[in-house]
Amino acid sequence: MPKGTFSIGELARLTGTKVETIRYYERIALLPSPARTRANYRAYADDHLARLSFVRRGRDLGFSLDHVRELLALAGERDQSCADVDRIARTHLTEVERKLADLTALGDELRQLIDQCRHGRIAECRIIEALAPMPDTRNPEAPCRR
Amino acid sequence: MPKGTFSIGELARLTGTKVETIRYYERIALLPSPARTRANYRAYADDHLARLSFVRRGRDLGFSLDHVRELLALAGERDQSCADVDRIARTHLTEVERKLADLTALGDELRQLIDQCRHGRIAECRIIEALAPMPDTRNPEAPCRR
DNA sequence: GATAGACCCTGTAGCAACTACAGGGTCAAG
DNA sequence: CTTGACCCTGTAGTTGCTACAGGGTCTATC
Repeated sequence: MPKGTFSIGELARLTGTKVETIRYYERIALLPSPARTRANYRAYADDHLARLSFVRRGRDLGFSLDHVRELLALAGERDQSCADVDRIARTHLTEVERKLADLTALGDELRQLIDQCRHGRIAECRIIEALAPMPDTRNPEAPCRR
Repeated sequence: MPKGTFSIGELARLTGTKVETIRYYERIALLPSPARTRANYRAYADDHLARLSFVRRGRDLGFSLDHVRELLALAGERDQSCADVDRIARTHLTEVERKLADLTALGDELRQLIDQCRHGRIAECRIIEALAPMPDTRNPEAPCRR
């Protein structure tokens, strides 16, 4: 490697990214194609490291690759208003909060089912019952709510 | 349709599933292939309805298709202990709780960033700063924590 | 009996965001 | 001079659907 540059493996270690993921990011043009050594090895410089770090941090925060792409573009426009950044972040937060509500409800329901399990035979298992409302078992008139 | 059977569209309506999804479930052998009419239309009976309802309920509870498959198999073994059912449900709940913790942390972090946004220029945007730790801006000695 | 519209069929490709090969080339150490 | 770690390209797999394209069928109406 020419000095001041690093190989894809080194970049991977520096950013906690898999080598294949870096190549994938390059393929979808999220990262620019780096210079190549005579052996056709990718030779990355500091700006690649900065950009990939940005991407990873964005991913860690749960942004989609498309959002990361937008945020990257905005990050370059240092004199513009950050209204768009704010909007993207708020949109994402809303989405996160929706998922959170869904997951919370799910967890509650699962916990309830598990609590009711008396560890007997499957025929009496509350968990299975919850999945398979069988009108001929135990409670013939129960309405089939969903 | 022969009486006592219904078409894929009817089954879809009865279970709140898309037609394509039902065909997909059949392709991956999650649902058995139904009988066919002379016109080669799928003709479903009540047991298909029960099985698909089970699958959908399992999916609503967030189980993977593989878990649903296992649960379906277990549901047939009415005299066996429900230990495996319990185990699958607990495994799933653990996973849900892990995701919940992750999402909660994420939401907190996002909320904090958004709160700190002063709606100025991008150069001073806290959100962008959080994504792109730029050592030459404002805080040269800040450790780069992740 | 023609025709419109709703339904059904198969097969394939697309989505997100990677991940995992297969089948090769390169390079430094011992 | 060989071993092992690294790199290359290209393609296919993952999960759980969803969306066509390009046909066939059925029912009602004119």
